[in-house]
Amino acid sequence: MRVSKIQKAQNRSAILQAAAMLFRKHGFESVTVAQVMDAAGLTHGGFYGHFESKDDLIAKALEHVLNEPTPTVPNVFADYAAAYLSPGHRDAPESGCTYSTLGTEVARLGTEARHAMTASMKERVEALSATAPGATPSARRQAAISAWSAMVGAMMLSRISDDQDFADELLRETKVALFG
Amino acid sequence: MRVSKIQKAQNRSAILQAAAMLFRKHGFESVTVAQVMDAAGLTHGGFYGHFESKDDLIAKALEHVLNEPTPTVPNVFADYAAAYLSPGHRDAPESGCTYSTLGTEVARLGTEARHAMTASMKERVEALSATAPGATPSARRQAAISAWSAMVGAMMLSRISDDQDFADELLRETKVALFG
DNA sequence: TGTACATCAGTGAACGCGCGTTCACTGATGTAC
DNA sequence: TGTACATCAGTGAACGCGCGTTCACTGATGTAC
Repeated sequence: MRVSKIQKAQNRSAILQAAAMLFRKHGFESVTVAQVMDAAGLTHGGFYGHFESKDDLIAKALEHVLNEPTPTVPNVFADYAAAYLSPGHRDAPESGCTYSTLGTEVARLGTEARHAMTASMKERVEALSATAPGATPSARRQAAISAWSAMVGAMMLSRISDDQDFADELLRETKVALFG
Repeated sequence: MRVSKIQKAQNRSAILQAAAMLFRKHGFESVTVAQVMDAAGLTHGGFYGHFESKDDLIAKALEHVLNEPTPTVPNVFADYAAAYLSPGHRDAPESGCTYSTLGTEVARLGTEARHAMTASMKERVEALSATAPGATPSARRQAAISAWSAMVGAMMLSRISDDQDFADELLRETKVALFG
C-alpha cells in the first residue's frame, strides 16, 4: 500500500537512522539489509525503493550521521574531550563517534563514503581548532589534530580491551595527558 | 598427498601469514577462506585440517601477528613514533600496525581474539613507557598511553582521508605535536 | 467538491550467487617388523 | 636396512545456508476532470 510523500521521507530517514545505529554497533558487513529495514519498522522488499544497493545505504547512512547536528556536543575543547573520553561514550558505540566505531572499515570503502568522511573530518578539525589551546592559529590546529587523534585512538583501543581496568586507564590517562 | 610434519607446520605458518596480510588489507569479512589458502599456495579444502573455522583462523592470525618479533621496530620512543607516523606505514597497511588497520573490527570479535589483543596492548604500553618522556614511571606510562593513542588514531584517520594533503597533515601535525 | 483512474510505496515470496564447510579420494609419509 | 601397510595432509567437487536483490501484487495516495 502506497504511503504519503511525507511518510516516505520519514521512512527513508528511519532507515538511515536505524542503519547508522546498527552499523556502529555491529559493523557494515554483519548488518543485513533485512535487519535495517526491520529496525526501521518496514519489510525488506521496499529497500530498493529508497536506495540503489547496500553500498549506497552505507554511504548515505554515513553522510546522514555525519551531517546531523549533535546538540549534546560541547563546543569548548576541554569539555568535548572529557565527554568524548568517558566510559559512557565507550559503552554506547551505537550512538557514539563514527570514527572510533567504524574507522578502520571506512578506510576501505569507496569514493563516496570516504569523501563524505573527509569533509566531515576537516570540519571537525576546524571546529576543534577554535577552542584548542595554543598561541597561534597553526598551534591551535596542531593541538586540535593531535588531541582529536588521541581521543579517537584511545576510544578504539579502550573498546578492544577485555580488561575493564586497562580499558578505563586508557581513557583516563589520555584525558589527563591532554588536559592536566 | 600427505606432506611431512615439518612441511605441515610451514604450511600452517604460511596460512597465518597470508591471513594476517589479507585481513589487514581488506578486513576480516571481505577475505574468504579460499583466498587465504590460495595466497598460502594451498587449496581451500585443506583449511579445516589446520583450523576449526574462519573465526578460529582470525583469532590465531591475530595472535600470530601480534606475537611475531618485529625486528624493524625502533625501541626508542621518538624513533618509534616517527616511523609509525610515516606515509610509508600508512600506504602499506597489509604489513603495518594491526590496531590501526583492524581496530574497530577487533572490538566486536569474540573473547579469544580480544584477549590476545589486550595482552598485546599491555605489552606495547609497557614497552613504550620505558623510553617515553617523563620524570616518574607513572608520568612516562601516561605519556606512552596518550602518545600511542594519538599515533593509532592519526594513522586510522589519515587512511580514511581521500585528500592526500589532509591525510599527510594529520600524520605530520600529530608527530610534531608529540615530539616538537 | 466529488468521482474515476493512474501512480507508486510497501509487501512478502522467490531467486541465485558466494562462501563457509564437508567429504570421498589420492598418494606421500612414517612406522612396524 | 629394506619392505608392507597404516596414517593422514592436501585435493577438488559438492553441499547448503544466508543474504543481496528482484518481482508480481496490493491498496492507499494523488491527480485529472
